[in-house]
Amino acid sequence: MRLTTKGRYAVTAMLDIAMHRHRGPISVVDISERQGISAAYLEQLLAKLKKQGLLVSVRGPGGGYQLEGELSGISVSSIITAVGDGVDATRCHGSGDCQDGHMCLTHDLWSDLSEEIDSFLTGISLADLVGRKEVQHVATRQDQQLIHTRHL
Amino acid sequence: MRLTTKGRYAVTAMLDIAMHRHRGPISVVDISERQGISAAYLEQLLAKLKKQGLLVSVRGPGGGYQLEGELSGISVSSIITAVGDGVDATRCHGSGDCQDGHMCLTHDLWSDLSEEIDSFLTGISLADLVGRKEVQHVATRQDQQLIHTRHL
DNA sequence: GGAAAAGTAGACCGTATTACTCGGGTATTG
DNA sequence: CAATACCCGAGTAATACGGTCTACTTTTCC
Repeated sequence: MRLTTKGRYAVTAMLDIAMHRHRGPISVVDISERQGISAAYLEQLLAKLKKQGLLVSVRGPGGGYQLEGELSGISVSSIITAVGDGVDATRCHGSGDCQDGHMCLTHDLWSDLSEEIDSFLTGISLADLVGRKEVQHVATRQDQQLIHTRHL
Repeated sequence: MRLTTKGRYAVTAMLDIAMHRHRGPISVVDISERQGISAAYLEQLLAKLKKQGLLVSVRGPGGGYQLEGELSGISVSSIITAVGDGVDATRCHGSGDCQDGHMCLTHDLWSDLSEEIDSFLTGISLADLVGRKEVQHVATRQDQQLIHTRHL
């Protein structure tokens, strides 16, 4: 399967936007500084998320990104696939022609695993994450940290 | 998480050895031809599996690799980790210092995911795979294929 | 004893991908 | 008009994956 920093960054960014959604549009720089992700790189990811309809953007001063739709309607799985990190664990991408046209010895195993992972990540929404105590804890620490470093 | 062809090859090779275990030691070339995996590359993987105690080797003519221990005692998870494809989905490898010494916003999510995947793969042993109808089906096809191509 | 079969070891390499940068845009606000 | 912030495409450094090549050593069997 293919879960890289790209997918992790995407989920982190989406969650960051979710945590600060009451502040209106969130700028790339804000997310970048809070989450410690390169701003230029983040832009690419957010662009993909927008293209997939998970975010909307507001241009100009005071602009930024906002979630499209309800927190509970956005699953972790949808975020990861939106930026191209597939959840698929098979080599043949599910087609079953892993070994010169035939199915390889372990095809079903990876197929089952893919399903397992996907159903797990589909079952977790931004709403779930936002509700977690640990997440709230980390978020407030990051907010404090940002205020602190900006006053230096 | 990091599931690449390396891990898939390793599981495939182990399963191949398991399916033919009654024939005594299985040579790298046999596995290579049946499973369509580069022999030289396979050797590296089998060496790691041996080093981790999942296989024993017999040198000389008629030699090859054999499973160490019971089929039911070898989990897919142990095979994958033995060749270096971790099941870990976190960036910090579980330590929790993902963001300059602190925990990142999504640490727990990846941690939970890792656990989910690991428990799934730990729950599947070679014995389970060997017992599957589809696997037996594919194995006999591969055996026929090998006999056929060797007589050309 | 020697040829052949088989594992052992490790350096090496091409390439694909990832993560990231850069340099310019364009829209919006005040 | 100037500052803010998104938009977009090209380029790049590092990594690691999949794989090769070479040169062994051990064991069996004739």
